[in-house]
Amino acid sequence: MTVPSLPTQYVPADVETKLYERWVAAGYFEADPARNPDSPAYTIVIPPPNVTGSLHMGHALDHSIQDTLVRRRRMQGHEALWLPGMDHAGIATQNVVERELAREGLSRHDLGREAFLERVWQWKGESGGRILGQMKRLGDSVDWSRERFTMDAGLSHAVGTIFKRLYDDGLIYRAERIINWCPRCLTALSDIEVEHADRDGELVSIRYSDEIVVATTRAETMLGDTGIAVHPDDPRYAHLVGTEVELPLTGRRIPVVADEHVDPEFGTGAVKVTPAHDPNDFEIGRRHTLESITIMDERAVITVHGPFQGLDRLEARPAVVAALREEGRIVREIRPYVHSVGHCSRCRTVVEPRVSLQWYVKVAPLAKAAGDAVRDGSVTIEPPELAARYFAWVDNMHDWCISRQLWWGHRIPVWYGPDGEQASFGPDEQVPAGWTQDSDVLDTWFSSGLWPFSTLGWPEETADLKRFYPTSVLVTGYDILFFWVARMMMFGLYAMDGVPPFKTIALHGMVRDEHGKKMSKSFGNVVDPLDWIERFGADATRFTLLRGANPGGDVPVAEDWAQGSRNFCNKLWNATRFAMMNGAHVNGDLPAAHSTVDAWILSRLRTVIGEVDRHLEAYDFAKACETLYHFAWDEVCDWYLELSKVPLAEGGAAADATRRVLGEVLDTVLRLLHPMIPFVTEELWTALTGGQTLVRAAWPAVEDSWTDDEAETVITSLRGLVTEVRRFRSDQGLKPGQRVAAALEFGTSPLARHEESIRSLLRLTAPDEGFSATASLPVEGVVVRLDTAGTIDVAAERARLAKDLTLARKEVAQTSGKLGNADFVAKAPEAVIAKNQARLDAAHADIARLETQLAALPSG
RNA sequence: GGGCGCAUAGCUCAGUUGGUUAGAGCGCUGCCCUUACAAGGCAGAUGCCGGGGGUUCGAGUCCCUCUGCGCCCACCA
Repeated sequence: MTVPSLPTQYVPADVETKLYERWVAAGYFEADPARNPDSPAYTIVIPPPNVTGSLHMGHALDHSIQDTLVRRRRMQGHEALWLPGMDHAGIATQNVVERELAREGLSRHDLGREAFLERVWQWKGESGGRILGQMKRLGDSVDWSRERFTMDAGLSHAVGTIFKRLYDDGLIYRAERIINWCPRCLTALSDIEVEHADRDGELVSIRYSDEIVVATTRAETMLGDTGIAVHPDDPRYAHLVGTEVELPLTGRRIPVVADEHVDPEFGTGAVKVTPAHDPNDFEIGRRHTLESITIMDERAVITVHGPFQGLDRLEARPAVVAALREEGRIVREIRPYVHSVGHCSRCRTVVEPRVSLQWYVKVAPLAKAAGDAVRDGSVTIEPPELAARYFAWVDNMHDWCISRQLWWGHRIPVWYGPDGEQASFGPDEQVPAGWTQDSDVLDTWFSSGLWPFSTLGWPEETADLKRFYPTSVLVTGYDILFFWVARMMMFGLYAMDGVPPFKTIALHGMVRDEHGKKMSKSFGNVVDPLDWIERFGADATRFTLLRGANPGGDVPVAEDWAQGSRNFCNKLWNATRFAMMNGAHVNGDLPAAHSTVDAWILSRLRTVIGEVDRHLEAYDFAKACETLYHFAWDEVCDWYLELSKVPLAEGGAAADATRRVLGEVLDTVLRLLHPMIPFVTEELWTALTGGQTLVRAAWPAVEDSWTDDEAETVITSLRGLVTEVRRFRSDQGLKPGQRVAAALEFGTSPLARHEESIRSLLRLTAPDEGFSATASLPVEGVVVRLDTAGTIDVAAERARLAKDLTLARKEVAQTSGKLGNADFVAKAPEAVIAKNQARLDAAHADIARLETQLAALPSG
């Protein structure tokens, strides 16, 4: 890129793909366990997106954060590995392929297990993993040579290995229990795969006998009732406990039992008990050895009692109510009732509790370790407030149902012998002839729970595993803290002898729309990151997300924000363009005796480097972005570049020094921004410095020698003066470009050395022969006399000065009152008192100045 | 039912251990194509910091309370 070829606008499409391909080809993102043995490793494993997924804003946020962390560490010389991959996503993927089959009029059963699985693999090869290509558009600096998939041979081996180990340790067992069942997906679900939502329903009161009335929202389940429960201490029913009543419609006789679970305050204090179709009732039934009658099949179609047989549960509900009404069993009216209903998190179908035989992980010991690792500080959660949620979960975890009645997934490595034997075999073990494998597969989260080490080669002691485990930080949304994070903690600690899978868990929020609303298809407020990448560039998309990523907070995004980020990239582009047009460079040492302006910007730069470091270490991406945004735009572009025009025009040594410092400042700013916005910074940096790549360039160090308080004071004062005079010009209707003759009286002010810059910034010309000051502005210790070549708006200026005067007087009154307060003086810290004293002095000075100015205004 | 959090400018959000003049982005008003950038420059306006009470010399910040939201957990027939 040569100077003349730099267009005036940054066009992301011209550089992004080109640069990404170059980075990958050069192997910049590839980690090597043998390289840099003395520098620390820095590892992040990507939360594996579903193979069915495509990039949405949530990924874009998650990845922008991880890329920022990894790219910075890489620049700091760490051996950085960001490992990519995908999850096979059991139910989700199987559903996709089944839908595809349905269009051909087929079901998976038509194909059979083996052919179906072949079909899924085929789908994966052709249509799956679209998201990987989209990650490249975002600029993710992942190590593609280490891409993994949860169904890879290696990862499947890890699944088999750990299953067998858990099985042998007695931490996996099979049991018949009541579980959440999705009648559409036809599989068991774990507790967290069920989402509860309030739904309008009806509470139906049914008279089971003259003395017992029960209420239910699921009337059809009464067909499976095998008991009635009352509280043991409830006097209303004490005499009935142990007796039997006839169950309406069925003619069956069912016992009345006493159970602590029943709340005597609720309803009539009597509960119908359906052990086969309600978790509470299941427990009650177990305690009182009640019969369990399953009344529905796996599709939730009624299988018992003639008249209702073949009806779907939702059809059976009103049918049962109608039949009961006919028998005169319905008490009074049916009440509308809002209650919480569980839905399958995959397909939204209402979940049906169902008794079945499933595999479980006994979580108590594993969850204990997972909690302790955070409690004892070996793993930290960012932001710390979210640790409470983590504890609430791991400390109260139920055993985890891991079997799914699906075909796509890791088949449970348990075999059954011809004589009813049961055994688990590891992946390298020989299964005896004639034994058949369990037909269920494992919950998708089982294999993703191994992700931080299965991807590195576990159980083999690979070089990668040694070098890159434990990982440094896990970055993910707080929404899958339970689904995924807790599981990785449990498995990591278990498999890796107590070494947790990551040192830090950095949680971020959800991406929301510009009004803070959740993005959803039905609401129509979903923003596609790829659309933004097309229109504003990957950098602008990333910057927008990072800028909104306050620790732990949700991230609202809107097109305006993205435009602002795009504009920022363009600003950097033009600042660099200006610098290059003026010969800025990075060669050689910084000039020893640089100007006050140069000293000021370097001093500020030093502070900014420190602040950016601090914010990034704290996972405060919003503040890191904000700091750089304002420094680059407000200070470098609006002031430093403008101020540098004077020495650059002057030429000679002054220009030489400025060219070098200008190069240094931009070089450093581009380095600092590179982790967040890699493309535009790379393009500009290589052009400006002639360097190879920013990807592996050094991260800026804080240069204490750059600190120069005096220069900062002088330039702050200069800015104050310029702003004040500009304000006057603006108020007086003087056009920005209009030259105005002025005489400057500096007295002893250090700003005297900057007269030329001041005149340049303010478009002030030297007083000529006919000079006649029409306004006099004393500001920052300098008196600026302006010849406005006409009358000024005295009334406007007087009003303005009067307003300022009022404010200053109010300030004096307030501050002196405060300082006159004995309590305040006695109790407030010295610094606060000194600050107030300074404010008082300043207010007094303002009053004097404003009075002088008012007096100096021409009358009329 | 339990737990957590939020309420600050038109919108979305910052605001360290209480310190007196509460900030940002976008939006808004006026002027300007000033030779890096109009995706720009300069100047400017805008807040009973949800209501009430308390602690304190001092409260957006701490305590209590009310109101209105949001989220998570839960075996609410």
